[in-house]
Amino acid sequence: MAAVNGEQPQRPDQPARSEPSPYHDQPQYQVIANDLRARIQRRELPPGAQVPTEKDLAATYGCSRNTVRMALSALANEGLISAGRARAGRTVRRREQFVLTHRVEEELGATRLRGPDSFADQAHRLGRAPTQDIEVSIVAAGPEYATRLEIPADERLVVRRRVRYLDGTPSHLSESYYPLMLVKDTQVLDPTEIVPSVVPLLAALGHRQVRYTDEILSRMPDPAEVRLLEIGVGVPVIEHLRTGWSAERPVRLTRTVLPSDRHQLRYELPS
Amino acid sequence: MAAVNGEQPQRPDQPARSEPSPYHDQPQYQVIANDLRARIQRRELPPGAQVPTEKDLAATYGCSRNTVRMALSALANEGLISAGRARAGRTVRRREQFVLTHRVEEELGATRLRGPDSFADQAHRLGRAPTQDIEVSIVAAGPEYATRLEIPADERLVVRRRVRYLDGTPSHLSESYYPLMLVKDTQVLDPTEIVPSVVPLLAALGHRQVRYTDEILSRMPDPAEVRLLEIGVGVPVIEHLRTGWSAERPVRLTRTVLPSDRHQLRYELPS
DNA sequence: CAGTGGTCTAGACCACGGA
DNA sequence: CCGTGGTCTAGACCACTGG
Repeated sequence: MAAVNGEQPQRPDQPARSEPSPYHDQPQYQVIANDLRARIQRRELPPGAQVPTEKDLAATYGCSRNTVRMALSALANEGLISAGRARAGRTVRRREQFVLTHRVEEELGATRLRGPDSFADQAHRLGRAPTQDIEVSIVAAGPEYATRLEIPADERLVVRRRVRYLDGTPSHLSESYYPLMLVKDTQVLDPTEIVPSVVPLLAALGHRQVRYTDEILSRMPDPAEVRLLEIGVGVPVIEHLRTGWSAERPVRLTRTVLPSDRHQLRYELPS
Repeated sequence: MAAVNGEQPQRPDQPARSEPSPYHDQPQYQVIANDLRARIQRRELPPGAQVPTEKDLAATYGCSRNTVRMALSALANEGLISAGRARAGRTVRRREQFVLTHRVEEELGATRLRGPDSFADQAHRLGRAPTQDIEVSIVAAGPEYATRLEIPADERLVVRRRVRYLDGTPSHLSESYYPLMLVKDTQVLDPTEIVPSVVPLLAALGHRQVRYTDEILSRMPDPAEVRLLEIGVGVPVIEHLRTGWSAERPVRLTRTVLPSDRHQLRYELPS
């Protein structure tokens, strides 16, 4: 039944032993998970396909629904399948690959650096409609950011917090931090102002950016990020911290949170 | 008992309603998970601390052990707590931060690029003992790598696959791919050979690297990586793909898999 | 409205690691 | 040894969604 999977009986009723020791080799739910994972990887269950219902799987493998759920939960946490939505069931998750590619380019002679925040540019080039929610506030720096910006932890920072969307669906989160003392009485504080980039503005104030430091890490999203960016179970985020320096000091900190099923980072560099 | 947590009764016996509709607002296991998550974040449960036992939590919240397990499972999948090991119980996971920092530096005038694979250097600087298992083989390129190296998918590649360790514990996985036709009859094929870097060797063969393209993405590890690198539940990996170019063509592909609880990437770049 | 997955219970046995 | 978490069962009711 279920046609496939002729290999071996997944559970030979009773494993020779009279009755005891149920799972000496590998727990049943992992056997089920391994089986489904293999079927997904060899494209027998292609992206977008329906995963068999929990009831069917329980019948197929001769175990309870809870055991099947443990297997499916493992696969969901690996990002391979979606959570179920009632009658729609679960589906094999599509690897939509990178919707957006951050990029740093540098021409050989010129030492010129493009990006990374040509978000609107790249979106338009892909024929997608970019939008964003902006929110500006003033906060205390805190130990993390204070270290990077080389200021006291209680100094005030202007935060520009943006949730960006492509065609209405959340793309990523981007926060920029500026020491208040550097930018007070400028448009940076105006949330309605569409500043294409704050960098030239800082340059005009005498804080021209001459170098960057990028830190890149990965982790599971917290519940707030899950809600804000509509992140599925088992999908990690990439966190990208860019500290911008003038000749004298750090002047800018950008924090980007990218759901890893929609984004990748890209750097192009001379050797 | 349990001492802490005087805030509110987490579950007022029966929520006013006579009996029905169990979880209209939020499922119990999420309430429990949120509570524990908050206690971890405010350091009431600091890194390394014992998480209360499942039985205790069930008693505290007045629910079954299975419900508690759903909450703990969610926290484990967020990378916040460890899985339990029998009598040792579960602990709040330590954020050991980056053990190793990959780095790309470039001096302003010179356009010189250091790293990223001064792994041994950086390890020694940190007083850690680096070791590695090397395995060399020859494989067909496959569509993914063929595209990046601009060769037919059936062309042969030499693979140098390294699992690297710090003080005996797995650090990360690093694979380098070279078109066989570029490197045949060289030491690259010798697994015992400690080639500090293959780059100068390629340069001597007329394939001097002049630029890189780095692609960085994140995902959950597959079971093989979990075993090889001893990755905990809920810890994503960073995958780093570097394509090295000579003046004419791609000559080298490096794939690095980094458990995100031990690593971060870092770039230092001119503006 | 029928059937899916989500939530939850109250049990059970087992492997394993500290005391 | 004893208690932990890991595995598993056989039920139950509910919310949501597609036909």
